Amino acid sequence: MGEVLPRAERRRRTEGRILDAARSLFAEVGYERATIRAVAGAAGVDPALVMQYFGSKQKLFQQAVRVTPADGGEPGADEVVEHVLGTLGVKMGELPQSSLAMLRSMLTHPEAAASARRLLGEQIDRVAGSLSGDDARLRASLMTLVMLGVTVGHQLLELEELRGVPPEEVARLLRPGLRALAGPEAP
Amino acid sequence: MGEVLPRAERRRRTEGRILDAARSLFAEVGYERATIRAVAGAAGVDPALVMQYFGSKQKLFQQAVRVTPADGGEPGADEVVEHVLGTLGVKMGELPQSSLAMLRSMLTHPEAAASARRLLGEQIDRVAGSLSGDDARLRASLMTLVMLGVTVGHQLLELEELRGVPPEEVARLLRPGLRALAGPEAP
DNA sequence: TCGTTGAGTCAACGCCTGTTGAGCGAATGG
DNA sequence: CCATTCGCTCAACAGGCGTTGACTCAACGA
Repeated sequence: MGEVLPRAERRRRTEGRILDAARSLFAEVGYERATIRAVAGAAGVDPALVMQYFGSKQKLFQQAVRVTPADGGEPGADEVVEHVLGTLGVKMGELPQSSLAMLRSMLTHPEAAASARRLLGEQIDRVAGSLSGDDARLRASLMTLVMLGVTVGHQLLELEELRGVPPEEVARLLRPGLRALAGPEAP
Repeated sequence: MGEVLPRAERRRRTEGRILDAARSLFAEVGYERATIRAVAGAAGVDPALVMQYFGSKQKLFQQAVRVTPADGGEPGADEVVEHVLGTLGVKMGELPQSSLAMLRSMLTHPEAAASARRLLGEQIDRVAGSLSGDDARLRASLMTLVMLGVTVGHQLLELEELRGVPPEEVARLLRPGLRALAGPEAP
């Protein structure tokens, strides 16, 4: 039953299991409460191995929340709104564990905060690029923060008011407000 | 110089100093990183005294984030929007330390999460009460979460994009979107 | 086949945490 | 004035944490 694997492959898989366990735990309970021992336990491995592979808890966290920049689309005038709706979590079940891990710790762990600022900054840049006006950047920030608030309430706080609400409905309700923030450029 | 105070008064003041120190630290670094030793140090007091007065770190936190329910206004049809704008932090420098302490830890500390859910729930109830339609509660939730997102971005993450922006401007930009969420009842 | 590599474990370290109990000394009240 | 209360400190405990070094043993390469 248990197949015998070559060393390299075995290593890869174990490292992957540790990383998955780390992502789950960081996403569920945040940086401080996710202990290396718990991560190791969830991955079926000795705590010392986690250290040997990743060097420190800090570096493990960095690896766990490292996110593929993905995206890169240059959205038109006001598909920005759709872009914003799609990006930060209104496709609501779909946020990757790595993002949740980062968001969960962003208020209490300095490095997670830095990551969050960087990620939100990039998102703001993208949105602001499709807006015009001298307060474009401010409006882009608010659009992004609107999505952040909804995401936090839904995914992290798990407010019962949002449980089971179809993403399209939330998107439908949010759209007019986001359009208003996007500005008067579209006819 | 140092005036000699009666025992009761001395006790009251020390307790107050501890509570203030606790609020500051909880607000700055969150529940886990705010150690009893650090709180005691900031209050100029022995750690054991904190325990003696408050029983446990948990109870100290409860006291520190206990918020006077205040408010209670029954706003009319669409002053709801103004109410929402005023309540959760667009009077942006003005959020009390106790609220910041709760918000800072709400994603990582179970009890802070519970407090946050309760507080947001009450806010949602108030807002939903002034709305109509069968999705009133959902719309009220989104209005509240919009404000939460902006507050988190501004007060907790301290995004540079919002630094020094006058509250009225944020309110002005947010208003149309919130109005849209409040619904079509006002002419 | 045999020495070497490297995946994985074990037991321990030092540190910091929340929490406790004994004690000191000044304000209190009869 | 004396016994008592009580604000406050000191020193220590037990437990959990990140981290480390020595070790085991199966896969590897020549």
